[in-house]
Order: sequence, then C-alpha cells, then structure tokens
Amino acid sequence: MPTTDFSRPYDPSEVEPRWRALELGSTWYAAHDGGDPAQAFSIAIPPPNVTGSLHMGHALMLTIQDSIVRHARMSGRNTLWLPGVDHAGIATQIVVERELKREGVSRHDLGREAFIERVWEWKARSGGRIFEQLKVMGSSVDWPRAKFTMDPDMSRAVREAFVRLYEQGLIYRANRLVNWSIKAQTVISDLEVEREEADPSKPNSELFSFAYLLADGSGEIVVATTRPETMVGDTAIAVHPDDPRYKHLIGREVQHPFVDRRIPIVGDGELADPTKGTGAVKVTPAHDFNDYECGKRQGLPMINILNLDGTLNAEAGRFAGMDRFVAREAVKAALAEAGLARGSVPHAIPYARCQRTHDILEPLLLPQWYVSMKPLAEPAIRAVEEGRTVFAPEEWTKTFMHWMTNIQDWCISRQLWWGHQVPAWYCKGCGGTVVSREDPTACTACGSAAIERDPDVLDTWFSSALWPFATLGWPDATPALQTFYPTSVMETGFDILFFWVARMLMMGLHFVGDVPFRRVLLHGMVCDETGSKMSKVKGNVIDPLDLIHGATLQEIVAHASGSAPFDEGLKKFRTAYPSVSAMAEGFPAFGADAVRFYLASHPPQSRKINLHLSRLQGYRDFCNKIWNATRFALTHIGDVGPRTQRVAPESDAERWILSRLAYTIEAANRGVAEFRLDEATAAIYQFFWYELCDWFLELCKPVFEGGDTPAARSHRATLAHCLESAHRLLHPFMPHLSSECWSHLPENTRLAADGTLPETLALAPYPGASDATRDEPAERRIGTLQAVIEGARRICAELGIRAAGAITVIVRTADPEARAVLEAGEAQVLRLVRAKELVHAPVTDARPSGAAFGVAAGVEILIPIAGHIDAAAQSQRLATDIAKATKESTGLAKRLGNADYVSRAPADVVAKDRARLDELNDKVQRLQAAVALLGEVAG
RNA sequence: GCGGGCAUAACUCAGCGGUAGAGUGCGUCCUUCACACGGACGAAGUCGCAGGUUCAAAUCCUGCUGCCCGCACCA
Repeated sequence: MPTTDFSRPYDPSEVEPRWRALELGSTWYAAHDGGDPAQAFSIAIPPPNVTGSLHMGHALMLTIQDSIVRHARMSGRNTLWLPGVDHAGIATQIVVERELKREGVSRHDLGREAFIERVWEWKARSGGRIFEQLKVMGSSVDWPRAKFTMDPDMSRAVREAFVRLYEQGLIYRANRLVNWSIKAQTVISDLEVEREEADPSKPNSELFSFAYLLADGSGEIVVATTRPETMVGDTAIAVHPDDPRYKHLIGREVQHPFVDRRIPIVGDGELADPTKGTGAVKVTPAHDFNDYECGKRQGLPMINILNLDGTLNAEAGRFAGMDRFVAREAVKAALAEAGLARGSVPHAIPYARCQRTHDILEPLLLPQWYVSMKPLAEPAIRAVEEGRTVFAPEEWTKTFMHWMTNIQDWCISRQLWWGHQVPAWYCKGCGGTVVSREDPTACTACGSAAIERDPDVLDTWFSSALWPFATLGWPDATPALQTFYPTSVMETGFDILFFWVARMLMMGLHFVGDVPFRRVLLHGMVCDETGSKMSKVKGNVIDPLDLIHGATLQEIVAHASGSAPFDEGLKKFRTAYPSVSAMAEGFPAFGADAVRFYLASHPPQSRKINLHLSRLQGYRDFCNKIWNATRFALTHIGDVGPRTQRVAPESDAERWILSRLAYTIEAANRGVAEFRLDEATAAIYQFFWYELCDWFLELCKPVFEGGDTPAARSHRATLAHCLESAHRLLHPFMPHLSSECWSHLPENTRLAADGTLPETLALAPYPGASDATRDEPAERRIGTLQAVIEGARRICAELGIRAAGAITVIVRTADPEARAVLEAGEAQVLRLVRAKELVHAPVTDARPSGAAFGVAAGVEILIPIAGHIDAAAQSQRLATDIAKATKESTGLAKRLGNADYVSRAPADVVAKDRARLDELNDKVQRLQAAVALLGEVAG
C-alpha cells in the first residue's frame, strides 16, 4: 500500500506520479478477449499524431473518455480502451524534412527508401512523447495493445481495404482538377481546404481588368480577374446567352495577345453572371473549378500552365519559368504595355489555403485516386436513421445527414513518401493497372515485367477510417474483434465529424458489416478565457502540463506564444486571460485530477469551453477539501467493522447522509450514462463538500466527542461508508487522489460485497443502488434541524451577536416532530450555532422581551440578549422578513384564488401551494407578534 | 445564399411548462482543535426584444435584434 505523510495542503505532485508508476506496473487496465460481448465495453482512442504533443483538446478528450471508461470498468464491464497514434503523413514528413534541412540535405538527396528509414528513426526517438503525456493525465488505457497506423498489421489492413474497394469498383483513378499545395507538394482533399473569409471592407486582392481584341479587329471585350497570370491558359470567354451587351458576340473569336491562340466567345448561363464585373468572364478550365465545369460543358481545351512548384510552364510562352506571383505582375505589365489593361479595383476574395501549410492552393489537373462515396454513404445514413449509431449531442445528427447526403468523392492519394504507398502498378507494356495484395512481379494482363509502382501514398485519414476494427485485428476475425466490435463509444471533437467519424462509419459498415460504434459523443473546443481559439499567433495557448505540474511565468508565456519576445507574449497572454491578474508567479501545480474535474464539469453541448483558471483553482481547492476531510475522518474511523456487519444507522443524521448518498449515486450514474459528466461531477461536488463535509462531519463531531458510545460507533460506520463510497464515486474523475485516499481507508470499509478486497480502487465496484437508500422522512427531519441552525446563525450574524458559546437559544414549536428533532440534535445545535444552552419553551408562554426573534421551518427561534439588543436592527430585519414572506404569500393567495388554476392544475401542485401558503401566513403572524412585542419594549 | 447553434446574477455556465440555480467574484464577520486551497452570513437577475399558446412560460410556437459555427460562394 502506498504511504505518505498525509500532510496538508494536498500536494498532487507528490501523489500523482506515485499512482502513475503503480498503474503502469500493473495489469489493472488489461481487457480480456472473449467472454460475453454484451459485457464488453470499448473505446478506440482517437489517435493523436505521432508528431504531436499534448494540448488542451487532448486533455479534454482523455478526461471524458477515461471517466467513461473507468466508470464502465468499475461497473463490471470487460473494458477496453485501446490507445494509439497515427502517422500523420504531411505533418511528420514536414518535421523530418525540417530536420534534414538543418543538416543541409533534402529528402530527394536521400532518396525515398533512406528517407522513410529516417522517419522511422525519428519516430523511435521522439514518437513516444505523446504517450508519456497521455500517462500524466491518468489515462487507463490497455498499453500492450497500443497501435500505430504504420505497424505491419495496420498496414496490411489498409492494403486489404484498398484492394477490396478497388475490386468492388469503389476506388478508381481519374484525371480531375484538384487542390495542389505548392508548399506541401501534394494534393489535398476538399475537406482539407481552409477558406479565408472574404471581408469586402478589407480587400486582400485586386480585380484586374483587361481587354481581349476580337480576332477580326472589330472591337474588344473586357474581362476581369484576380489571377491575371492564368490568362495564358484561357481557352474561352464566357458571356450570358441573354446578355444584350454580348449576345451578338457569341461564336466569334478573340486573339490571345501573348500566345498563338484564338479563343472563342461562348454563351454560358451558368458561369457568366451579367451583374458581376463586366459580365464577360475569361475561362481557364485547367485552373479554376468553375471554369473547369464550364470547360466540360462547352468542350473547351484544358491547358495546364503550371509546374508543380508553382512556376509557369512552357504553355505560358514568354512567362514560362516565372513563379506564379512574379508572373502575375509580369502579365499585368505586358498587358499594360500592349494597351490592353483596363484598370483595377481593390477586391476581397476568399483565398483557399492548405489547412496544414496555409499556402494558397492552386487548382491543378492531375490524375489521382478516388473513393466513390455515394454507395458507401447510403448504409451509413441508414444506420444513423435507424439509430444503430446515435449522436450526442443529438443536434449533430442533422449536420451529419446534411453532409452525407451531399457527399463528394474522396481524393485519397497524396504525393508524399511517408505513409501507405498505393498498391497499384502500371504496366509499361500494355498500359494496364495492377492492384494487388502481394507485390506483383509482372503485369497480370500482358505478363510484362516492366511494371512500376504508383509513387503516391494514401491520405492518413484513409487508414484512420479503419481504426476501430483494424486495431482489433481486422481483416482477421480475431477474438478481440469478436469481443469488442462494434465499440461502445466514439468520443472526439466535433471538428472531425466529417474527416473521421463519418468515414469510420462508412468503412466499418462496408468491411465488417456493422457500425463501428454504438454512440458518438462530440465535444467542443477548448478556448482561452475570452473565447478565442488557442494559437501561438494569438499567444493564448496553455499547455495542460503546465497546469498539472505548475510553471513559471516564463514557461507559460513561452508555451503560449512560441518564440515571441517575453514582454510581447506576456501582454498577449494577459489579454487572453483577463481575470488572471495575480499571475506574477506563474501557475501552481493544479494536478491532473483538478484539470480533469474542471474539464469534465462542462456540458457536452458547449461548442466552446473557455478556459477559466479561477474555476480550475476552485477544483484544486476541492481536491484539498477531499484530502483534509479524509484525513480528519481517518482519525475517527480507524477501527470500524466490516461493511457487511454494519448495524442499521442509529440516527436521522445518518439516514439523511445515506439518503443524500443514494441521490448522488443515482445522479452520478445517470450523468455518465447520458454523457452528462457535468451533472455527475456537480452532484459529487455538492455531496462531498456541502453535505458530507459541511453538515454530516459537523453533526458527527459532538457524537465522537462523547466517547465510544453505540451512537458514536454507528456514526463512525456510516461516516466510513459514505467516505468510502464518495471516493468510489469520485474515482472516474479524480483517479489519483481518490485512489490514494481510498488506499488509506481501513480494510474493512473497502471490502467488496463478496468479502474480497479489491486490489485497487479502479477495480472496486462503482456505487449503485445497494450502497445507500433514499429516506424522505429523515431528509425532512434533518431539513428542520438545518433550518433552525441556519435561522439562529442568521439572527446572530445580522444582529452582530458575537458571544461565542455564551448564548442561549430558545425554541418554540407546536410540531411534535420538530421538537423531537431538536431534542435529539441538541448537542449539534449547540455546536453549530455556538450556543451554551438550548431551551424548549411552550408556544403558549408569553414571548420574553429583549430577545432576537426568527421563524424557521415553523419553529420560533428566540435568542435573549437583554440589554444588548439593537432594537432598530431587530425591527428592520423583522420587517424585511415580513415583507419577503408577505410578497410570496400574496402571490400564492392570488394564484389559489384563481378558479381555473385550482380546477386545472394537478392536485399535488395545488396542495403544495396551499401548504406553503399556510406556512407563510403562520410565519408572518409570528413575526408580527414579535414586532408588536418590540414596540412594547421600545415604548 | 443554404443549414445549424447561442442569448439567464459582475464573469463562466446549468435549468427547458409550476413564480430563478451553481461555481467564481463581491460585501460583512470568524486565528471554533480536518481544511484560510477554510467556516458563517449576506447583497446581487425586467431569464435579448415583441407577440402568441396555456390555469401557469426563462422553459413551447412565431417574428425581430445581436453574436457564433459549418457548407456554398467564381470574373
């Protein structure tokens, strides 16, 4: 058993690493293949990039998943949380190329094979970082099953999937216009295109107009463009067929000024918009998506003018060899020189950029591999319609459906070296294509040995789409696949709903014949305090490890804004986190548990989680509270008997706390089941702090001080049980702290129902209905006790009565139950009000003058303070109380006076109102009597 | 342009038919023997605006206003 000096305050940096080490040396989180699949529970982790390091988004995802997973495990499910990383094609290649650049070589100097070897080397060296960081969060994954998308078995699955889809005609190669990233030197899919917002008030470009001369010299036609350099690839000018300005020109030709080409004027109602520009538009089918469609409609030639490096090719004539942006200026100058320029105006356009490199994409005509999506989408749509996969929050269903029904074919080939190489070979002999599970040595069609493999690799998302089943051994029908597929839950950020979730769903249905997951939980994005997305540019990035371990201001700012100067970074940081004024010393070590509890406390429908450090601090305080309450309780519960021998609770206080526990258990289980971790954590927080600590512990104190009585023994057993249950409730959210505290509890309290001692809290049963029962009468009686204590405290606070331990509290009530409660709880009342004596007086007695007065739960509370009473203050607070009660009772009376209400509203609602009205009237009457008495004294 | 979401206390957010809740913050008090990363008490909200449905609306419906996010946006 771990030991510690149990010092205060709670120090997560001492406890958490110790538990991490214990977990890693254990087999606690090992799932077993086989058994009843209905008892299995599994989540496939969304694999982070090997290149990545932990960010707040990961922390959120790990928190949610681990909480759900630990809850399932404690609930007796055969639980698998399978970890892994993906190879992140572009990102990884960029990282390694950057490293090579520092050594003065390029990947082309190295050659493909050596480069790939180099990436593996890099992966062996730095690829494990993200796993280490996962461990810091307390993630209870099954480490021996960890997968990497480039592992041999995973690669085999990818190849199998590709070949099958090809054989089924669902993968094909086509020469189409694609998005080319010059910086990344690869094609990307349409989903990876990032569109800048075009703000007309902030032009980011210019609209340049120039004239084409009609070939017969009879005039000119003016077109406008934001990309003048593309005019060397123009193969038509389109006008609207109904446009009176140009109608007559359709069918005629213009002479290209720079290349030897005549181009036609065509009528195209889809492309040309008479209200835009001059109404005439140049058509460059090989370099613009709209023009491409027009080109296909009109049967225009498609002339590629670009090299892959962004320079213009031979088709560009005198502009050949120039970079696209250099050529743009050159073309403009040349047009001006030729007298064809017709002016320019500032213009705002939505640049299409590469999501990863952010360079402006070039539409380019290139042969690529595609997956035909429509046939795959249909079963997925049906699965969601039929509820075989359910989204949470459910609003995402609509978004999902909208995208799925308008789905486009997926371009899956990438011009990279790092990744799964396309298993296609082209025959130089017959021109055929061989797609094969095994590397072929000859063309299957003509037998020629002159075959060459397609150099491209597959989109990383293609392998990710196979993740939930490939990680379980597919294409083999392994025991793991049979036990854990379909997985129970897919939990990830809503931003990759299309990239990943939709594609997994389609592939799972297609290859395994069932959905890959039963439920999908989509979480939001962690933002800074002001709601801005975290980015180094904004200087508002917070490294979760800094929150967990603590960090100096220098470290925080360095992580927030990268390489920016400290002062500048600090300024940005303070802007992003305005409430953090006392940040001069940096972050304290909040600990992983506090970070987790904080992240879990947000409802899933929040699209943004604004990082509020003060709230995080509140949860660190909560950790400290748990620690100290446990420490204190342990001094009293050291010798409790086994839970199975626990006698029935002796007092209302015990029945009350057990009832509250029962309610909390219900709320916690419901919260997890419904993916409302915010409700589960709130219920546990409420129970532990306000009910267990503020009330029950305090109610216990006078009992414990009375020596080893039967009452004390009973209270000790109840306290032990509640505390032990509370740690079990807490465990999915705060694994380290709860495990540590639980390990210190007496063995007897930790025994499972069958009498055995669980090896650790993570393997103990999650609290359920058998752990505590609701007790409404006890709740009502303790409610009375609390109301009287609070009423007395309020009188003292408001009248400034400070005589600690010296006051007498007189209570008067005609209600026998209330009287019994107060008699039984006398010691508690005295302690919690800090009074020296509690006197029960008959309601029929004349009220003593010179006593502070209040009414709570139908009980009159009198605190005699003759000679010290501040008549003005007393009278004022009585007046306030009367006003408050009268206002409420007037409203109630009015409503009860409404015949429609009384006849139509449910009887219990009306009865409740009547009772409340009676209580209020009674209260007002008593308060008024007190005012009268005050008047007598004053007069 | 199409679709979706959000507007509740100073801040961050719950509640989604029975006359407002939490955390933080704020004010007053407390060196009470688990915890000042604590305790007690308190102040604080026309629940975006305007209509409608209902005995009853922050909660359901319609419209408006203001933010946010997808998709499509070409010269």
